[in-house]
Amino acid sequence: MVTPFGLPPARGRECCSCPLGPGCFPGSLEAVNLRELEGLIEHTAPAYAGSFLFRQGDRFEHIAVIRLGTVKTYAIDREGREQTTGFHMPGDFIGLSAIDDGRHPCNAVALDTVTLCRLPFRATADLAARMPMLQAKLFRLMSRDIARATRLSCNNAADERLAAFLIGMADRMAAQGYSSRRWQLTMSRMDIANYLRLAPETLSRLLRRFQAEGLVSVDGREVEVRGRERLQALAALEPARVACADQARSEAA
Amino acid sequence: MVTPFGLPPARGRECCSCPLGPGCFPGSLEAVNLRELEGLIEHTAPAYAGSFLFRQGDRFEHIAVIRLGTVKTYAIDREGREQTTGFHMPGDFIGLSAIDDGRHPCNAVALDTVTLCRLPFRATADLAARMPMLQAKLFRLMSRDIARATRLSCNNAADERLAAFLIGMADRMAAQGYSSRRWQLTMSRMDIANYLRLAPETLSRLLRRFQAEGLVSVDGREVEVRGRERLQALAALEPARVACADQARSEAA
DNA sequence: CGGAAAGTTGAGTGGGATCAAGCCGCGTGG
DNA sequence: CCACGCGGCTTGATCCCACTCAACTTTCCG
Repeated sequence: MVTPFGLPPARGRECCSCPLGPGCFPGSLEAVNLRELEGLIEHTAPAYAGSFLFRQGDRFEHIAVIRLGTVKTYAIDREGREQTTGFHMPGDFIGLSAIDDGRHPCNAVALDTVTLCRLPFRATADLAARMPMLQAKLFRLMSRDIARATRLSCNNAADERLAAFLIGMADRMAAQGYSSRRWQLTMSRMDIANYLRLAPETLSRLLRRFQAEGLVSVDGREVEVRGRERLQALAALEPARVACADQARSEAA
Repeated sequence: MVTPFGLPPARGRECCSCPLGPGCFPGSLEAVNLRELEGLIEHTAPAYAGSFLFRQGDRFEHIAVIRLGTVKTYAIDREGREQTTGFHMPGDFIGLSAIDDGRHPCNAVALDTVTLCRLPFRATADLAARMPMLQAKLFRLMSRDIARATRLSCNNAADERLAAFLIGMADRMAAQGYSSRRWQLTMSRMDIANYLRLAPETLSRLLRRFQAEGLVSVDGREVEVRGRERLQALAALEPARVACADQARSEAA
């Protein structure tokens, strides 16, 4: 069970104790603040596949942590075209992109049965001012989303993007305690294709090629990773680790 | 002159008073906190074209506000390919993507003479806990970067991306008090092409086409926007504003 | 003035989109 | 039970946009 702030579930009750992902608060926590945080959490009824968690243009009030299920976020441009901007899984936060202008810039829809914890953002920010760990966690979360979105916009070649997607899924499944070798996709081919900026036909052919090359084995929504290393090599996802990067900060060209 | 937190320059001195962009703190400010904020600001010597502000892999210590000049950020993947991830201008913050893992995921290089204010992040975050406006500003800044990076990863067609780039530049020039109709590019064609995920040749041809269609007039690095409306229409940049978006939050499929 | 880098132009190629058809799983209803 | 229809997915054929390669021009800077 994913608890919103990575704390072990509160002793004595099975309910979510705190909304920010495993290993968030490694040190000691002031019990008072923690209880305050718990008090902010709004438990919502499960959302079923196809239901919207928020819509593009909605006023922003809450951020939310996914506890169970998969959420797809997508934007619709003024031509009416849909663009999937992300798949979100347990432990992920959604809604962070709406803080700035107070309106959600995208739709969030449940792909399967989703339960989440909602946190009124204003109150959470107020609490963060008194709870350094919480503030730091929020900064890190948002920073990670910036870096992730930036990486996504790079990966140019189709096969690299697909490889990055598969590796990313594998790692996220592992983070949830599932097998990183074999798992079940919760999204359709069309969703994946759209997310990777590919035509569904192209994705289908790519998957077939990956399978022929022994990288993966795909049957419907069942995926098995066979060539993790080669797949990871294909995904130029991770930026190159630069050796001796701590040298001179500034130098003339 | 851009002051880091949008305050008018401190009376009596021309130096930067506060590092977060125009209109940041609309309400009253506690003078004590403000002075503390000013105390955190590190004034650095101007960086000249080609010099690095930070490098991929560098330890993250500071965020920085650009006061003058243009900064290019780019990542290098493990194939050695360069990918420009953004152009940053006065008032913009750089370094926010590094908070999460404590290392910069990209290089930042000055395209012309750049002056910036550096803020030790740890201390700034501590102060933010006592200065709600500052904390809110940081959240908004990061949120905006998430939304921006997400939008960038969409815009698929080459001409749409170029149009979005031009409109974005025009608006940012206007925000700095320059003409939004006619201005000077600070980055090379190669940089722009790389940013837009195009070959330099393709960009050259596209610009020529835009010029033939009367959208812009380009001469070297001098740009004049002639068809703002058509350009804006081409750039599917802004997501469609959804009417009556405040309806039911959740609905079954 | 000369060399190098940046930018433009032209010709040819290829990767991914598009168009079109077929397959398959599934629910519905006769 | 099967016929039917629908949507998701795959396969094939063709097309086109953007990339590549190559040559040339311009600009920059010594």
